[in-house]
Amino acid sequence: MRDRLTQRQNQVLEFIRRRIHRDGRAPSLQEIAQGIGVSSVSGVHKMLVVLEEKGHIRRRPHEARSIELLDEEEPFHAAGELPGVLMLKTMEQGGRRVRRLTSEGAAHPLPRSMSRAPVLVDPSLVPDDVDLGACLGVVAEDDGMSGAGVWKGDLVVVEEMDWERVPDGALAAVLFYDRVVIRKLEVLDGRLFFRAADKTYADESARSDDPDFFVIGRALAMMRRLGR
Amino acid sequence: MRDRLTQRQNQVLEFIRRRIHRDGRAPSLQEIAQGIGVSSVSGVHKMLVVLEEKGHIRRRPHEARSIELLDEEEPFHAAGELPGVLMLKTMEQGGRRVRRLTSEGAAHPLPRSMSRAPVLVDPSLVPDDVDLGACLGVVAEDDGMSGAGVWKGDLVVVEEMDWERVPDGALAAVLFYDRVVIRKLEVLDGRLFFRAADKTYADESARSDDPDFFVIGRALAMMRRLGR
DNA sequence: CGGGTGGGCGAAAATTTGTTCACCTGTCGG
DNA sequence: CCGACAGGTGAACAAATTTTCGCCCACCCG
Repeated sequence: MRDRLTQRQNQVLEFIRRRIHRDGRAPSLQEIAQGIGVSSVSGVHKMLVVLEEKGHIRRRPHEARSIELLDEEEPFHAAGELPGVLMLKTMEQGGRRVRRLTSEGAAHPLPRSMSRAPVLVDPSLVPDDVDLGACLGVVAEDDGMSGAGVWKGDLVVVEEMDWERVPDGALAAVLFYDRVVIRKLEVLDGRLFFRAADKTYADESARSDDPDFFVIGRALAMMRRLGR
Repeated sequence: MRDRLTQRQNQVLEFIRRRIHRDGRAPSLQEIAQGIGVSSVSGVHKMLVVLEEKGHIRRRPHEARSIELLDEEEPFHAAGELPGVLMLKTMEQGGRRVRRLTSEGAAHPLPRSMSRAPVLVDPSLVPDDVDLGACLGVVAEDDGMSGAGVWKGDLVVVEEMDWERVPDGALAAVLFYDRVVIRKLEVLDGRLFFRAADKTYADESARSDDPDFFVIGRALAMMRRLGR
């Protein structure tokens, strides 16, 4: 139902997503134009029409800042609405200690990407020297690494670690603003580069202390349901 | 700090409160006028100015539907000292209250647990009605389904079943001569069709009793190590 | 009485934002 | 080479809302 997007369209959508997350309301066309670096709102308008046709957003005609996102889906776990504070928890499961990011308490439309139930991970899926107790499962929230075989909705096993410890060029789980995504992490001159493997997603970079880009850890393995 | 209100002012405030609660956004002046039964927006405007002076609301000049209530109790609970990588914080930004994920109080090292266990498949990876005891893991031995996201070398969870029981069009694990591969299985006139999802692999077909093409079962899920 | 305050009316002006139009520039697959 | 498509530009226009202005009325209080 939802069509594939171009890189530019992804950029626009991502910009809108972040503004809604940051401000609690959608940006105006002017703000989008400025945010993505075009001087005319009509270009933005055109792209919004396309995004709406492709089923990613909905708008109410003539109404200011009325963009709504329609992408919110829960591909992996049909988790209930438990948005809120994210915390890392250690729990016992099948005689094994696992850590999970969980959400507790009340709040708002925030991260919905963390599967709540512990996920069993076969040790053969990760290298021998990895501490499974330091691993957690996250759901990839975009298709930025579809070129590397990680799709939106896939459950990714992540070994939690600081960005300094992630080997250069390895896949990492990253919290981009409020979305968990997988990217190839490279470090140049203390600056972090997040490389997408899909042409329709742009590479990004940030200073290592940028709070909007938080490296959760190294991606070790992935799993996915097949069929529908 | 907050001044006492007249009856009319309370009525306006209450109306605004309800609309924000109901619609998720503040009403326009027109809507307020209509809602409280006056015919001119300027009267409403005047009262809003008073409400703002008295510290009950805040507005951003010239901005539609920008009324914010100030006498609300903290609606989201303040994130305390939660042990974890991420937390949700309420902060001031551009004169507006927003919630953001921060990485304060970042990750701490975790207890090591080195448990070894037999092969594990998380139940959430397969439909509820599947008997995990009837499942087995196979390794895809070619890239014929790479277009469907299953790569050579991936571990595929298969529910063992006869070809008749595999839903038409579903992914199946198939023993082609001596190689285990994944294909989309279709049945036409009692004849089995094995559709590849990669253009570089040809579709094949066989009679259902052909000993060279044996359907192992339905493919339910897959997992893969990431990185080298 | 006289004035301050709270409320109202209607209309016009000002702002912000969304929509449309005409035209131009690349890219990409027949 | 052609034509569709994604993007861009600037300008004009339309729609939704806020702001301002002038004038009115009813209370309440010293």
